[in-house]
Amino acid sequence: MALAHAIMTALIEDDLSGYELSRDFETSLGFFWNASHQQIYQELRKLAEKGWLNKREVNQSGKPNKIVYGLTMAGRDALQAWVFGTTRTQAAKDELLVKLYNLDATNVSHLAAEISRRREDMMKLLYLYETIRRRHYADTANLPVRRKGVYLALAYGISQGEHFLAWCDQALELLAGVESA
Amino acid sequence: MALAHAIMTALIEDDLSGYELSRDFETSLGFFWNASHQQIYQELRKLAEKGWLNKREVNQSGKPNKIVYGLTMAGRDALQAWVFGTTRTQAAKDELLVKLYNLDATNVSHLAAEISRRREDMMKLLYLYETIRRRHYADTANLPVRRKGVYLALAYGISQGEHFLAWCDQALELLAGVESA
DNA sequence: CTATACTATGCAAAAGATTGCATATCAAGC
DNA sequence: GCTTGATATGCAATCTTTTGCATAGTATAG
Repeated sequence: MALAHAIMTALIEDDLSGYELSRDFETSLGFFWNASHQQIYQELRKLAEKGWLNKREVNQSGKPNKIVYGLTMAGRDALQAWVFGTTRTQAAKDELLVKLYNLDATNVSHLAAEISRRREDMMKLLYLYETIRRRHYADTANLPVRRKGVYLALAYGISQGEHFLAWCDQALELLAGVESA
Repeated sequence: MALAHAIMTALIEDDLSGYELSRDFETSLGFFWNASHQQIYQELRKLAEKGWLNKREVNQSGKPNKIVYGLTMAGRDALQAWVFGTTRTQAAKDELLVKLYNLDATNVSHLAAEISRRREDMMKLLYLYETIRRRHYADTANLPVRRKGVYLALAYGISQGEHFLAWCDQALELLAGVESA
């Protein structure tokens, strides 16, 4: 049920269409809960049927019309109830680390390249994180309460990301030694 | 297909039964790729049908008999080929961080408690990581190549775990400020 | 002799996620 | 006029994962 609640979370402050949600996910909540547009559209309809979201069609000029969803009171209640439930511990799934269990002389350079790629991806992500932090979360102490929560999530992403970079460097160094041996 | 390859990875050095795999997963590969016993048993049969694993029944005394699986040559080839394929970037999914987006005066103490719980879980995990590191990976420079890969995965877990603890402390401090305000 | 726990394997239904395809509006550039 | 790209929504099939249940042998402790 977590996708449903992630979507509702994204709708706390603004009403959004499926398309807008999809896009916002990529630069915010999606950092911590991925979803494809197919999943989002489907879930939105389910949530509207359940009465947790309301929908209205908005006519646009210059663009196709859109369907905008907003949280109902029942939705807000369900969301709050979910927050109070117990959180299931996060499932670790990372192919790259499984691949490292297969390290040998033949694949060491391939794996080093993969780690470099991941390192670059993380650099870009960190740059995005930092941009967001500077723009919206510079004055941590004076944020409204909810924003402090969002800030903490962002701080998590930044911290884990930075230390991922450090790990990549360590890994690349060790793999370079294997390669040249 | 990653579960299949995670299972084959676990069978690189030893032949194992489904039950043994399930247990080993909890203190090794499972750190980086979770799987329930239901998934494992199913996947083992599929892999045997495909010809990537062979199976043999082993009679035991004092315990029920077991079915032990081992990598075939075809399996080893498939595994190597998989390592050379491109790795899909890891899907981030963490309920706790989504919940933080819902932070308010009513749920702050609940969320602080959840973070404390997660912190304790991570402490236990880190203790396990460290035990394994000391016992099997103390002399990093002289490990065989494959073990160096496993060591790097372990180092990843330790690094991310330690900085998760640091983040928890930061988060708890900030949340304490919200609570008392 | 009985309850509990560990070993060992599995089925089936439901939920969740991915992949590939399909459609349509409108703007802007060539 | 035609292509490209952004906006906007969706279906269907498949794959993956979770959840709940089911079975059974053996050991140990009370």
